[in-house]
Amino acid sequence: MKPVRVRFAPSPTGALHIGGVRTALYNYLLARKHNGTMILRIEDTDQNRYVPGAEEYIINTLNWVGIQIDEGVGKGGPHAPYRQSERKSIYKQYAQQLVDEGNAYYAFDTEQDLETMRERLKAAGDANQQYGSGSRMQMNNSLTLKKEEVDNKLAAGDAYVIRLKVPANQEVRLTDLIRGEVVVNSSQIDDKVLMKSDGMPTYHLANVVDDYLMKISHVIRGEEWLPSAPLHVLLYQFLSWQNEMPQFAHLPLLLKPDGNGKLSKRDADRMGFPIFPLNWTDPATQELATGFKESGFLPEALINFLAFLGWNPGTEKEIFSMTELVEAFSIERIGKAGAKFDIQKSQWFNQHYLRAKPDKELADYLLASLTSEGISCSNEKAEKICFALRERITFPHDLWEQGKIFFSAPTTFDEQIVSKKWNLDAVRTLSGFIDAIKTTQPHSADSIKSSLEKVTGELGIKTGQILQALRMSLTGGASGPDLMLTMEILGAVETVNRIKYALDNLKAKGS
RNA sequence: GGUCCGUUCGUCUAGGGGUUAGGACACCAGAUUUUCAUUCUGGUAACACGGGUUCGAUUCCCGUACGGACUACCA
Repeated sequence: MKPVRVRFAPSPTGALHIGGVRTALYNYLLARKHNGTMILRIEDTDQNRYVPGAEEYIINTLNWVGIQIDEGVGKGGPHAPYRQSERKSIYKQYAQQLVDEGNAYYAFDTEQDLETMRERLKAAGDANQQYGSGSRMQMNNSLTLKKEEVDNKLAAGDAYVIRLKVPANQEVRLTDLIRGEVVVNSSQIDDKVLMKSDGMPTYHLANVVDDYLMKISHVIRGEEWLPSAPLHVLLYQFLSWQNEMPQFAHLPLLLKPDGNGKLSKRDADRMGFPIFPLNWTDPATQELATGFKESGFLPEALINFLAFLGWNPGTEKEIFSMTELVEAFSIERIGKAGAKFDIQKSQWFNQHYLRAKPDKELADYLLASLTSEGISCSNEKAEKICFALRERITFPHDLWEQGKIFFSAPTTFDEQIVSKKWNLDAVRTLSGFIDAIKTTQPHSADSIKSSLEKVTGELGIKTGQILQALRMSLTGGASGPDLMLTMEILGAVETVNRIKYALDNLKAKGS
């Protein structure tokens, strides 16, 4: 068996889409699984769509999620360069070979010519209006022009493209590792442009040439490429590379969470979740799109989630580290149907991985938020807060949102709790509790609890009855981390102050 | 329109000629937590439709419907 060599080959036209990350992941998993090579190739053959910073973004993303590149852009390797714009002459040479052998031809048609052709075919009732065996002889190309005319045009520097001469009515078949055998009649394939008039190759040529030269063993890419795969097979045949042709695996698409269709940035914006792995500022509009990272997703959670969108190990285990994914991965277990992007499931993964972190690491997140809020806090206290909050969080920023109660006293109180729970019993208990706290030693959750129970015991009140009033007096709200622990973290003085404040300000309603 | 691909709970999916069609997320309920959350237990919920093949089809075959991708000198 050939060594496994796979490539992730994005084009630098903007931020990397989350679906692209999954494609990269599957490539990577296969490479690692078979001790193969993961290659990063940048497909920047469209100069008009080139976006500055996109390439760097791709590399940063791969780094962040933990997909290591063995060979390619940013890394180098035996098949350099790995940026297609730097390989122009290579493609040109193969395009020339195709022309010389009669499998491709020069075409000089203007956009207007193409337009006219399509209209003509449409009027004639042709099902598809393509530049191909049925129409190429009516066009302006080296098949219809005299040789010297062609030579003159070429010599004069007239704009031209090179098109593949697709044979008529021939069955082209390929075996897709995910979908099985796919057969297409060549008449359905048009004479695709191989070299553009700017001297750059199109995807089709560049991709086939590079995959061959870089000895790619498996082409794992999105399903949107399936319709053009037969064209690529044809190219391998014309170049006499059919024995070196990689195996194909066309991945099911990532679909929008509601309705149907490919997941797009629009959907993500509309439904309020990220679609890009990292923050991305569109250089043209300066518009910022928030990334998964900045939204608080952990890379291991994103990877685990993405891996399961279209693949599963066939067992009931769902939590997989990258190492475990490598171990379990196989192309055979990739599904055929598109997968809707389930943001809730992604959050569940995130919550899982976040909770698995030790308090100390959680505290780093909280400390970062505190610093940016200009609040100072000891590591010890931050860790305690994280301990109290750890079962309640999905994202790191929840630590700050739910933990801010430890740093600022409430000035308003939950209306519902006030009307339902702020009664005479509560006021009496809290009044007594203030004094009890002052003498409670040590100021720990356990002894605070005993003190509180002592007070309620003496008053003949059930502790549970006044707990919500107590919480509200401390935090203003109706829910939060363990109350006794909250008071321990707050400290005796702050606890007393807060209860006092509530007592003073809510007295009227209470009595 | 044409070509290709697809279709199991709301979602991600397992399964596969005879199963109580399994799991997870979400949702609901109960238990525990003298609050909330967590946790635990339980529950609702699916084989798109029509024909074959077969003793038997959700599973195999063919259609239909629906959905999607592609149909550029974009990738």
